[in-house]
This record gives sequence, C-alpha cells and structure tokens, in this order.
Amino acid sequence: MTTIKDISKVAGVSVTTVSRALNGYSDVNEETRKKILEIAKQLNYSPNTLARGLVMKKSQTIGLLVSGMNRESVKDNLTFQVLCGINECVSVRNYDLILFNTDSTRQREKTYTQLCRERKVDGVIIQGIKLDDPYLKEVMESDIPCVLVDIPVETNTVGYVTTDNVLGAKKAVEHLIELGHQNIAMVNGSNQAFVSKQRLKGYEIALKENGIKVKRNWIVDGEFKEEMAKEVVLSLLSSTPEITAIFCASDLMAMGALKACQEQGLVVPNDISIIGYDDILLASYVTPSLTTIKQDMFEMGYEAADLLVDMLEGKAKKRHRILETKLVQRESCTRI
Amino acid sequence: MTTIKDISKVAGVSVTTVSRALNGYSDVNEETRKKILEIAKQLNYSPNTLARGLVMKKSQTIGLLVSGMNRESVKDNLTFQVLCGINECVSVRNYDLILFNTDSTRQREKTYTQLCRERKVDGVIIQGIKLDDPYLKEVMESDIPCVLVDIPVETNTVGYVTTDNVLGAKKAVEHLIELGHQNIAMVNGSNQAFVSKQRLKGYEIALKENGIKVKRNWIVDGEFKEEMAKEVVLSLLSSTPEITAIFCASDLMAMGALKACQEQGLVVPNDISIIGYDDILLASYVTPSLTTIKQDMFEMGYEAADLLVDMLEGKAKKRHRILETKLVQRESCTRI
DNA sequence: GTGAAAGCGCTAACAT
DNA sequence: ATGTTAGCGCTTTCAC
Repeated sequence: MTTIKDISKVAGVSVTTVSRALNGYSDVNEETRKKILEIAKQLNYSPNTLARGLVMKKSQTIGLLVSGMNRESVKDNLTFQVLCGINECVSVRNYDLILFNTDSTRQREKTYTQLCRERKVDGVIIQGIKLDDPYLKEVMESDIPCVLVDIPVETNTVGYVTTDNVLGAKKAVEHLIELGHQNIAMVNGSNQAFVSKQRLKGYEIALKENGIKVKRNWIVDGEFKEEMAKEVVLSLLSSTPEITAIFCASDLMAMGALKACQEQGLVVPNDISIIGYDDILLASYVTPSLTTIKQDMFEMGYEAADLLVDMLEGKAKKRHRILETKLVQRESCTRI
Repeated sequence: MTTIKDISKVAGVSVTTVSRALNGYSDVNEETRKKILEIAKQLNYSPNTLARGLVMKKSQTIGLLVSGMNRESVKDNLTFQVLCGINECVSVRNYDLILFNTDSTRQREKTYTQLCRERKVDGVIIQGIKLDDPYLKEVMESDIPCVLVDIPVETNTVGYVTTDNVLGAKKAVEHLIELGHQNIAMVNGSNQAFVSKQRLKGYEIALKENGIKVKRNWIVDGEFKEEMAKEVVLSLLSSTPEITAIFCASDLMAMGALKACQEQGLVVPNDISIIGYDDILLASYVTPSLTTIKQDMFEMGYEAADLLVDMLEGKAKKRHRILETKLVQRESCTRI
C-alpha cells in the first residue's frame, strides 16, 4: 500500500509537502505539486481515511440509523426510497454512509452515542424511529449533529425533515367531504408515532371546519399494519354501519380496510369510500386502486441528507425542512 | 472523549494493560481487569475504531457496492430485500456496513479498489452489477475479499451467491409444458446479465427435453424493463400469433407482457399464459396475479454476508452458495 | 515554499 | 502479570 511517505521519498520532498500538495493547499510550488500528483498517480496512491480521520477527528462519514430493515418490512418500500434519496445526496456531497443496525437481536447492546463515537461519524440520519424509542432521548441529549426523518425535534445539533402531516390528512378528509361524505371514520397508526398524532389532528380540523362532529369511537388504531387494520375495520363496520368513508393513515392499512370491506360484501367505492396515505407502490395496483395522499420519500431522504451536510458545513439557516404532499385520485373514493 | 490513556491513569496501570483487559486477553489479573472494566464504564469509554483500524489494518467493516438505488428502481424492491438480508447477517456477526455509491453523477470517479482501500474495508459485497461492468474486472484482479450476488465468479478471494437460474427457468417452462403448452415464447432480460444467459439455457433445455424445437424469433429481449417488455411482446404477438404462453425472465417484464396482451384484447390466462420470475411483491397484486418462480432475495443477501464473513475468518469451505427457487402458482397460467 | 517534529488512539512486540 | 516502546498514516503547528 502506497503512503505519502513513499511518495515523499520518490519526490524527494517531505511528507508535509506531499500532504499539502495532495490536499490542494496554495502554499506549494506548482512544479512540486505537479510532480507529486504525478508520482501519486504512478504509485496508485489512495489516502488512508482511517489515519486522516484519526487526526482530524472526523471521518467524512454519515451514520444511518434505520429501523425497518427486516424480513417483514418488505411490503412498504418507503424505507428503501428514503435510503435511495439519502444515498443519492450523500454521494453528491462527497460523504460515505455507514449503516448501523437497530433491530437485530444484538439491538440495544450499544447506545446511540457509542455507535456514533466509535465510528467517528460526522453526523447521523435517523429513520423509522418511534417517539418512545430510547434512542430518541439520547439523540436530543447528545451533541452529535443529527437529522430525524418524520420526527420534529429541533435543538442546536438536531434537525428534521417531514411533510405537513396535518395538512395532508386535512386534504384527504376534505376530499371525502367534497365528495359528499359526512360519516367519515379514521384508521390511525400507532399512538407513539408522531405522524399519527398529526394526521389525527388534520382529520379533526377538516371535520370541524366543515361543521361535522368528531366521534371518538369512529377513530380506531391499526398499528400501521395491514392485518390489524382489517380487524379493526371489521369491527368498526359492524358497530357503526352508518359510516360511508374511511380515512386510513397509511396505504397498507387502507389495503387492510379494503379487504375488510370486501369480506363484508361491501363494494368499494360504491358502498364505502376509502382513502389512504403515503402512495406506496401497491396503491396503484390493488383493486380498486387507492386514492391517497402522496409523499415523496425519495425527496425526504435527499433533503434529510442535504440538511445534515448543510448543518455539518455550517450552511444551514434553519434546521428543519417541510415537504409537500399531494392528493392522488384513483378509484377507491366516489361521490356519495 | 475518554481514551484508554485516561483509563490507564485512573486505574494506575499502563495503556497496554488497559488494552489487553478491554480486549479480553487472558494474561491479565482478574482483579485488574475488573477494575479497568469498572472505570471504563464510569468514564463512559468507547473505543476509537479508526485508531484501532489504523494499527490493525482492518476495520471490521464490510463495503457494499450496490447499483440500483436511484429514483427509478422503486418498483422492484429486490435490491432492498438483499440489503435487508445483508444488514441482518452483518449485524449478527458484528460487522458494520459501509455503503459505496455506484450510480450517481460522481460515478466512476474512483475505482473499486480505491474505494475499498481508502476505507480499509475487510471485504465487499457487490449487488446489481452487470457482466460488462468495469468494476467486475477490477474485482477479479484485486485481492480484496469479495462476494458477488448473482454473478458466478470464483477466485481465491472472490466468491458468489446465486440461485440455480437454469433450473428455475426450466421449472417455469416445464410447468407451461405440463399445462399443455407447446408454443412458448421467452422474454429475456439483458444479454449482459448473467442470470439472463442462465435462464435462457433453462428455457432451451426444458423445450428440448420435451421434444419441442427452439425458435430463435420467439426469444425477445425486454431489458428487464416493464415498458420495453410490453413493446417487444406487442410485436411478438402480431408476428407470431400462434404462441400460447410466454416465459418472462422477470416479473416486471411479465407485467409488461400482461399489459401488451390486454392491449391486444387477449385475456390472460384464457387466451395466453404468462409466467414470470422473481416473485416480487407486485406479482400477487396485479390482475391476474402472476404465476412465477420465487427467489428469496432476503436469504440471498443474508447468505452473501455470511459467506463473506466466513471467508474473512477463514471458515469458508467453498466460496459459493447456490440457493433454491420455487414455483409459485397463481392465476396467470392455465391448461390449454 | 518547505521541513522537522509532535501527536491523534490504539495494538503489539519485547522486555521485565 | 505488567510496563516500555515503537509505529500505523496522516495533518498541523512552528521554524526556517
């Protein structure tokens, strides 16, 4: 393995000069620089990032803490899309990505801070974390620059990227109301998820603004799972047959709701309208295809990485970015 | 940041002893070890992996070279599944993962070997690479331990994980033959993809073994893309209306074929049978749902990582692993 | 414009 | 069982 020492020998200069030349410092003779660059190329030199990181105390590396990379999480590739976005941005801005695992059997063996310090990552992006996750507390207390996806925490070192979930949910419910619906139920996700709280808020606002009373027992929890959503919708349908539309806090749950309706012999959208959230890939493939609120997860990832690097480089004016959502009309909703 | 030096001071021993104690060497007094461990905990010590990597010349890190992490690759989450599998295994076996980007704008700025050497990765997993990719040649010439997903290259330092694609394709075509089909076309992927060559072989073998003649003009190329497959199937249908079944080398292309048939007013499977390959998530959601050859990409990733770590630790008996495929019968094929 | 020297945090001979 | 010492490859004062 070639080192700067090797280069310095061949070039007949000191390692200092080699280092400076290679790093583009100005105080080095153009002749010398040229020669050094030449030799480095010939010797097929690549810098040792470990050594550099050791002395500079930073590694040009961003840590990635992702939950939802297990065998079960195949159905919604939201996580993957976020990953792709991060990957794209990070490579443009010349960082590498190191993947920390959070949901294996070895989980929680190391704390968040340990993970980061050991690897000397410059910053971290966290995705798929719940509000009650112990990591979250650590994040807020630590001084490691960090960007959260879909959790609005802002401190001196922590920022976040999210969509306007209140507005998104509001759009969904307003769409149903415009179609003439008044009896609108909601299948929410986890009550420990930030987005759930927000979407519930949007649901309530939309109803109130339109003079419709919010009924507590029309709001059920599907844990963001297809099967669970199916269950709760089944019981919802039997207990409150007067509902004509359901707003689901995720497409996956909307698919569960779809199944529940079909099982009850209800035709969607003729008998009952269903609107989802996310616009996952499957949304356009299920029958009937799902009307939904689209969020661009690729962009979410991209912006998260972009914000973090901005923060690292002291270019971030504000430490949060809010992305837009969009109503996508398909077949699962109709005028009453 | 606490270092072993800090610990050594507090404990009143040398850094060597601290190092040895922390790394579980046997030649250290139990009393001393206990005290050191205690102090390390109190001081909230975490080791600096950069420093360790620098001296040990290895980093307990596995590099990941993935193509297909861009905005377009959202439809088949095969890549993601492989990633999840790798991630799972790697964390069990106590390595971290570093993600190298290969298809950004900055692509090819650095060579494969540079990427690896700079980061001092112990080994690499490569996924989604084509046979004519310049990286591949480099891999074979380099001495960095490497496992390839779906490319059968084996050297002293390179191994691979794949499925038996010949057998898989054979299963698919035999299934069609059993259903009474004789006029079976094939939509293949890229001729620079290893799996394509194999699947073509399986197709030909199945036909020959059943006394059916292989017709060159019944074999078309869809570039593994849905749109492209639709195009070529459209022209196939008009030029050779006698075909009763199509074997597609991927589910995505099978979906394209499906669309082509529908556009031509053909009912699948009544008028024509279609069988895919992969068993992607969408396969069970399109209408009609796709009969296909399932490969378990999560396992593929898991085994790739497992094999690599075995190689790194000198435990690998053989440097390749072949996984099984399975026929999944759904609605897109029927008896003639 | 260039070099000598120190040091980042750690491991590993080689003593003792 | 423990300490001394050197050194991994790099950057960075400080001096010339």
